[in-house]
Amino acid sequence: MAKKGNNPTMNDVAREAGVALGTVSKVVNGIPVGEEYRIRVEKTIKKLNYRVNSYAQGMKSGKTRAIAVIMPNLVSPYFASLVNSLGKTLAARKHYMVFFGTDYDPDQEQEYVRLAEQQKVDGIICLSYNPRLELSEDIPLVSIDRYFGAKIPCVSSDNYGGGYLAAEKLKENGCKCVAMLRIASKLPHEPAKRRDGFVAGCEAMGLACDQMNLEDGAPYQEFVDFLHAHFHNGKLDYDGLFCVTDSVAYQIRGTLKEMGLRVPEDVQIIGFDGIRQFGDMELVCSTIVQPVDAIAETCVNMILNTDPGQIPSLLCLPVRYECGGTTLK
Amino acid sequence: MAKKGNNPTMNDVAREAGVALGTVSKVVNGIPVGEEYRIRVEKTIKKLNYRVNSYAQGMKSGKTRAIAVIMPNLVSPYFASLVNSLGKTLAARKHYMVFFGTDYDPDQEQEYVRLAEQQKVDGIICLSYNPRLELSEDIPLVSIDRYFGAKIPCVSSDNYGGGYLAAEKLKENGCKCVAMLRIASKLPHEPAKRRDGFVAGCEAMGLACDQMNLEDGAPYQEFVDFLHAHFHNGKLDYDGLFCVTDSVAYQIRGTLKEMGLRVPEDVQIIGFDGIRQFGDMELVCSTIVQPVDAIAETCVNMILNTDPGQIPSLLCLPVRYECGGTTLK
DNA sequence: GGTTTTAGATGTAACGTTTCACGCTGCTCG
DNA sequence: CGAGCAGCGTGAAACGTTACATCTAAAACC
Repeated sequence: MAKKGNNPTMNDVAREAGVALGTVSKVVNGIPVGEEYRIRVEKTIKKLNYRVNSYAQGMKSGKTRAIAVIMPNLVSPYFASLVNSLGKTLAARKHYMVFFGTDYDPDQEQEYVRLAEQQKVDGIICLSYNPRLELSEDIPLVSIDRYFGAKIPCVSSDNYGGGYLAAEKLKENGCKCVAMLRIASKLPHEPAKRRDGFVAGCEAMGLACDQMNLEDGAPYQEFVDFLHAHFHNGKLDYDGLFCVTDSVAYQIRGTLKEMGLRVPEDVQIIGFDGIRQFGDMELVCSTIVQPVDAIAETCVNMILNTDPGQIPSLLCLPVRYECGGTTLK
Repeated sequence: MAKKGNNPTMNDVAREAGVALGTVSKVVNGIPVGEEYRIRVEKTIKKLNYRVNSYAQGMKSGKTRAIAVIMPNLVSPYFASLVNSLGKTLAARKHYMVFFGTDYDPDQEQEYVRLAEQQKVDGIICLSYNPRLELSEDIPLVSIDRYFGAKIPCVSSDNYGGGYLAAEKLKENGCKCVAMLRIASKLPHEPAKRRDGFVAGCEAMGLACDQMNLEDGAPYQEFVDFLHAHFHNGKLDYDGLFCVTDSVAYQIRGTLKEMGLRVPEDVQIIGFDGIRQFGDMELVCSTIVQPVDAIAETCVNMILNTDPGQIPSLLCLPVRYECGGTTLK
């Protein structure tokens, strides 16, 4: 009898059941085997409370069912819901997730990519802020929201389309003069296209459009200063604002209120992301909703489908507009 | 030369460097080895781009550096920040996290515990809603917020103390008649003690105290009904409310506003958790803040310190009060 | 009935590490 | 000056699995 803490092995099962090692392996892996053998082995497995050692499996096959997910943190609602969806999708495909939080630190991102490769995961899904991430070629990797070149597939929302849609919605709601408040990054990341789409949309709609680009890392106060600079006689130059994220939109709404402006009567706001209060309640603001579930599913599909057919280098998924948080008329 | 996709092994390194297998192993694991040997091996490792196969390591040592984290989801801010902290703490201790989301499904929780055990993780940290979770004894497990009996250590906030503190704060702010709004669970989970602490606190303060216990799964509307039942001539029977979570507090505030009551002038509210807008902005409401980082660190310590000394069966960490979201006078 | 075929059980050889008993070298001490 | 010892590199064994070549016995065929 196996000692306590000393788990039984396939060999123990084979001996106990009086069959060969290979037979047990077949039963465990669902490979057809004679009825009486199968039953005998299954009984023995239950009796000994045997469980396969997936590390031995992994070592043999070179495949583990692990996928690494590398993300800045889980505190930002967008990241959290992304990781949440990834977890569900992976579980549905009988894989599991190894999670790494990077806190936006490029070195940590690099380290975790290395670590993931070392852990011999079957794939990596990563949202990185490191522009020169070094990647080994032998593990499939999908990037979210960051385009690293044609070799690495990137999945993202249709940020351009989202920006365009925001312009349309502001126009529809009667705005005459709008501005976009965004946070500029040095990286060529996909969300930067929200601006291009918005500008193009405004142009197409004949909507006067201004921009405020906050440097990445600059204090929020600069947005406040910008708004004050365009605030004369109790009136803001803009009657509509498109904020690069719901988080910015939320803060801007607070600032506008402090300035004595009413939202949405005086200024209308559209955000981007589709963040909900407590993750499952109402939207924080009217917003362009990112298709988080679809992004997750697409990433997982691209990682798991080893089908070496055409893998797109950039794949944008459609966003949708949703009204909430009474930030639009 | 190793073929593409065919990773070099320790043996390849040993052969190439002209040293013994064991020597390479020592270098890789930082075990002291002659200077010249070390340098030679390190050079060869770089040259061949060798990386240890952690599955082979895991198989030999029986230890992997993986800890499973089992949690309902990542969408609820409390869970998300808990997992976020766990990830950081584990990384600092050179471990990594395998994450499983259960969606509160007892069967999934059970399945994931099994899966985690099978994956041969070094430990499990779990916040479970399954009252009769079956656990193998040979993997250390720490439960958060759920007491499963003396055999399984449970880490939690000092929920009783938090309830008591909430009563104190309401009293301090001049409340005369308060109520607690909570969601009752069939499970003997730690957060249930928030009520006991609150009741005891109210008693000690000489504060009239009422309760509304929503059955787990019952619609939020019942809270609304309760409030309306205690609403006469535009006045609520209570001038202070303690809500079992910030999420409930947030909703209650909305309901009170709809009823034409002002928060905090007419009714003051305290929540529980310490949730912040977008994870890093202001508090959603005045609240009893759970020490998430400390909980995470404690869990990790208990899992990793194999020190078989006295392991507490229940460990409560101090909460603190913090004012925010203008829900108190 | 003898031979061929075949299904299916068997057992061995990896997989890439860690561990450990072993043996070699060179130093210390009496 | 020689026995003993410490330090350190060596290489074989073992970890638990999968895959494959081998073998057995029963079924199929003429």
